[in-house]
Amino acid sequence: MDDQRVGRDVGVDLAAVARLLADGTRAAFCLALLDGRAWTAGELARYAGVTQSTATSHLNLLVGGGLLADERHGRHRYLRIADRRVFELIEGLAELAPRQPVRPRSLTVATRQQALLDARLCYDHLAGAVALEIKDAMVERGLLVWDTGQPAAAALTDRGAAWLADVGIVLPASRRPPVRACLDWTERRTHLAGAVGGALCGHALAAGWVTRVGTTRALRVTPLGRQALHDHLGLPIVSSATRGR
Amino acid sequence: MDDQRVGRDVGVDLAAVARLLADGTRAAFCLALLDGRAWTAGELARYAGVTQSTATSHLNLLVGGGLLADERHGRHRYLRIADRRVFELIEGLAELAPRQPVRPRSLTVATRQQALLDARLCYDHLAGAVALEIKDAMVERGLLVWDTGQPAAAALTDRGAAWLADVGIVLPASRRPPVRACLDWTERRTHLAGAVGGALCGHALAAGWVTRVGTTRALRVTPLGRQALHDHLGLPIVSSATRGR
DNA sequence: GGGATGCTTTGACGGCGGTCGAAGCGACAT
DNA sequence: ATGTCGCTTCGACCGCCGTCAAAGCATCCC
Repeated sequence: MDDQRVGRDVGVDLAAVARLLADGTRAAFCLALLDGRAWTAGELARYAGVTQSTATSHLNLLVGGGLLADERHGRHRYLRIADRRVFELIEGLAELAPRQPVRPRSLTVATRQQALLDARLCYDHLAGAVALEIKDAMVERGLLVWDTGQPAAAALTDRGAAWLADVGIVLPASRRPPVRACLDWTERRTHLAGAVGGALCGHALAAGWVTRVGTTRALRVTPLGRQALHDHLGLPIVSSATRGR
Repeated sequence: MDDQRVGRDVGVDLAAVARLLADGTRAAFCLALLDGRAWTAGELARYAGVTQSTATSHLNLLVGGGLLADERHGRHRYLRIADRRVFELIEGLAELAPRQPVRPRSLTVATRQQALLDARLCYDHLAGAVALEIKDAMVERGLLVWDTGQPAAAALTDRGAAWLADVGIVLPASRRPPVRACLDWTERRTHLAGAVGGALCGHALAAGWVTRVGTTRALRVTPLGRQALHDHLGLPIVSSATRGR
């Protein structure tokens, strides 16, 4: 009688994996980690808006389930996506996932979400369509080399260093890699991260090129910023990201 | 304050899709449907060992979420995987899923599961390792052409038709496609389905080549069957599926 | 040493969701 | 017309799991 439940005994526990991603908090963790970097447990907790204790239990599940790998350094716990297969799984889910979940009831919310796609913070650097335009322009002008092979190799050229100085961006002394490729799930492409990405973003905020929208990660490029990006990188005054809307 | 939960507002609701597959019953449905056929709601309910009412609610969720597509014919409701992307998603999950969940506590259960991998029924035809051996042998002998392209094209050759008659297998008159490729998630390869697959399986059961194990889908290949497969297809008497166990 | 800081453990609370049985409804067969 | 079959709806029950606060532990800094 019970034997009729053959569907349960087939030896592949799909639901176990799916359950790991079936929670909003854990999904947020994974989306954040899609940038390929290793985040600390605390960063993830703040990002998802939960307490550290909650984050800990989720992270234990994800690591235990083989979706994430962790590494302890001193009092920090660094998390990253365990595997290329996990990467692809998450992207496959994202492909089928409803966009703009149920939220955009109000126009203001919809606008804010659109802003998120155009320009936003990704940890300490710029992401979204604008970030891609910046990176592409820098590559085109010989400021950056950008080889997205396996593994991705990216670096600042001498000309790029001169450009930074010209713009007035100073790199803080640190052991941090100057240039990193950061994967962007909204655009499915990589943008500029690392020390240069962080410094560039810091400058953009300080100089009023971009301003934060409320307290979210969304950014708005100011007219001043448009002009600056035009002057320094040759970007069009009307960005392709906002063109036609 | 609440706005700090930026991780939730990114506009891609991963968890919603994952939640659909995070239930054992729904996962069983999807695994069953991986064979590419359309099952009725009742078949799926029996397969997973739940009542019809339970199945209905699950199926509504899966269809609503876009993972399954349904089609009504008379009093039947036929379900199938909605999309190639869904196929790939499920396979990606299966790749990461733990095998042999927690169940194999008793030796008899473990043995039964192994039998399920070696030979079993997939609706009306043979699946498992033995089914693959049969298909491969038929291709090698020129009885079958098997092009697993997109879409997969498979057909019986004239020599194949003669072989069927020689063995004593008659195809019932029907509009059913004679040869179909059926995807097998345990082996990650396709085996022989369609009218020929069904007739072959029927003959194998009737002639005592295989017998059912209890009331499950699992099959055991009898010594008589081994001999017959050797005579008709040149398969080794000791199958590669059981060799070394 | 003392005091931050980052993470983990524990315990308690609350809600969501999976389950079934029973009743209802439509399609099909005789 | 009557019965059967396949599916759906409804209502009720129950267990699981995500959440937090508080306390604890380890590490790092001064």
